[in-house]
Amino acid sequence: MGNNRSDKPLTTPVQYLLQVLGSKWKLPILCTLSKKDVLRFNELKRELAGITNMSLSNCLQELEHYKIIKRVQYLEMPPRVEYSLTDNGKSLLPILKNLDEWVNKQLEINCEKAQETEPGDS
Amino acid sequence: MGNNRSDKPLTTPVQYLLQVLGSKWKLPILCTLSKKDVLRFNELKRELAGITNMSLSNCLQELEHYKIIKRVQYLEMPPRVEYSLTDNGKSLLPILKNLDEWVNKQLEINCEKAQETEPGDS
DNA sequence: CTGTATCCACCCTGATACTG
DNA sequence: CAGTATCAGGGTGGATACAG
Repeated sequence: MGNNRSDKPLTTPVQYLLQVLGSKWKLPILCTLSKKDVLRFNELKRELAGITNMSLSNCLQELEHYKIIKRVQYLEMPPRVEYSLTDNGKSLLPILKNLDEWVNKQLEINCEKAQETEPGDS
Repeated sequence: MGNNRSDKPLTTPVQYLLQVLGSKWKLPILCTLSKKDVLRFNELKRELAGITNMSLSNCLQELEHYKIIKRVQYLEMPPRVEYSLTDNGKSLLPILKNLDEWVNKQLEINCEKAQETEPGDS
């Protein structure tokens, strides 16, 4: 957050980040891809139980546009398309991990607070 | 800005993070607070040109709920309320900074390869 | 299999007005 | 000053149907 411009909040890098992967399925997709290395469209759909073709397609397109994932299409019958993380996508993973750790800490704190509201047992 | 954020089942910690500060004004608020140490409601509103009472109030409440900011109310006339980052809030800053660096790198990449093909650019 | 098009519902956001 | 109530508009995600 080196440059915070109060007059143009949407142009800050952090806001850009939220824009890039701030929708519901972006992170789950990246997490899934990070574990499976390469996945086809329907394999992703199966892993991300609940996602629709529309959402998956949109997310993949945006992620591809931002060079976070790579799309390889084979002109065969039946069609085959494989998705995988780019190096940029992989470079995001450690950061996601830090976020993950921070959030886990927050979750603990909130849990503790929730328990403190309980009248003292014993 | 739903106050039901805290009720939503969160599948992953990262989703929780987006939930916690994934809305438009959360980061600008945190950035502003990180620089001013302590700010009153209207001071924040002034810094975050364009935000409404509603959005600011909701964001502050959520941020406070997650123990990221601290709210101190003085029962005076006129009323005075001061907001500041908690230690948790401050611990988030370095991570945001990493995100910032990563995104800046991504921005460079995208600028080099595709300047005018933003999917949601319109 | 791999998507796209369309409609629909919900949430976020902001504007305005009002209260303590 | 510091919010809250209410309403409206826009964007996003989901369901279904259809196409290459």
